[in-house]
Amino acid sequence: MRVIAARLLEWYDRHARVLPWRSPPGGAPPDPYRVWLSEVMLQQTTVAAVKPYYERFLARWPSVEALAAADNAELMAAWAGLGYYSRARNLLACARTLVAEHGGRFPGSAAELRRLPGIGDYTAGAIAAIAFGEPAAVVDGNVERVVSRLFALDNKPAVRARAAALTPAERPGDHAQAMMDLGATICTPKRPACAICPVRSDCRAFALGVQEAYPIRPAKAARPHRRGFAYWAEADGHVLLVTRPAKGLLGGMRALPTGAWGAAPSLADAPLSAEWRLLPEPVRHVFTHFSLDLSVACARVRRDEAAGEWWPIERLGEAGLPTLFDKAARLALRERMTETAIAC
DNA sequence: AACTCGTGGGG
DNA sequence: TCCCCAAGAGT
Repeated sequence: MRVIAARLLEWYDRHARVLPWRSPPGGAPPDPYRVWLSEVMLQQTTVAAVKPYYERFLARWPSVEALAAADNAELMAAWAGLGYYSRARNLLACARTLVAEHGGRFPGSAAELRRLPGIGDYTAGAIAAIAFGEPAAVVDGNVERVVSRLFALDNKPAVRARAAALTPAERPGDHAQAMMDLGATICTPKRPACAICPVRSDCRAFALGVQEAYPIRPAKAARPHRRGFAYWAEADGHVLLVTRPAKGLLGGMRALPTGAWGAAPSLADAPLSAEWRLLPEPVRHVFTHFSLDLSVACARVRRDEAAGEWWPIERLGEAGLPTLFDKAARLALRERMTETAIAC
């Protein structure tokens, strides 16, 4: 076990990825705020997608105090496009808790971090290890894959126990990041690069020639298909936007008004009565657990009669629409020029 | 414990 | 085109 951790650290010293939120291998621990911000953004999200968001957030809100004082709508708009929007709400709740109850400081142990909003087992361990040097268990998807292959393990509790036993007292943060870098660049889900792996000689799955059989994945659930309407109500250079309820899909985000989505949606739930014209092609969008054909109904209306926010169309980019509604808005703007909409 | 919750890139 | 999946958390 010690040998594996040592080989891994030696490899990390030479091959660590350079990332904006990271200290170099063996360097001083990074600012806990930066570690936390990056870890939350990286939950189920690729490094490439996170980078520009991380840079923008750090420039706009450089400290916990600054973030705690952020305007809710501005923060949600800044998160738009990154997905899993409850993370943004929890980020703000966590910052405010830290300022109100912890003097604006991050607690230094995984156990305490774990109690904060949006910080689960993984993120608590990652912050504790990387920013505070605690030899905490850090088990993300990469670590699960690496450890399950190293020891040919077929269940999560066993993987977690082995990962904990593998964690060294020295440089636990670099160890965690080394495991993740190995998983991201060499011990990949498909066609792992075992030929250049620093711990190939310690790997049971490699010895058995069954690397790609690990980790064992549960069967994929079928993805249902739904249909629905979104409404582009335009008046005097403005479009009607709503803020979606805090909980649920795209919660707390600005959006075009919609009805209920399902097998047989109807235009009966429009935000106001108007001569709606349906755009010829729907927006196709795929969420994790369902796919959606969103038809866009357009109308020119009077500006007085609807509940919502009349947003200037030329500044729509600042509204912070999530990707689905950004697609719908772009389609509406394109099609209204060509007059191909169908009266309904 | 099983579901819910986004998005974009790669094979 | 379709499927996979990426530094998970909350309920």
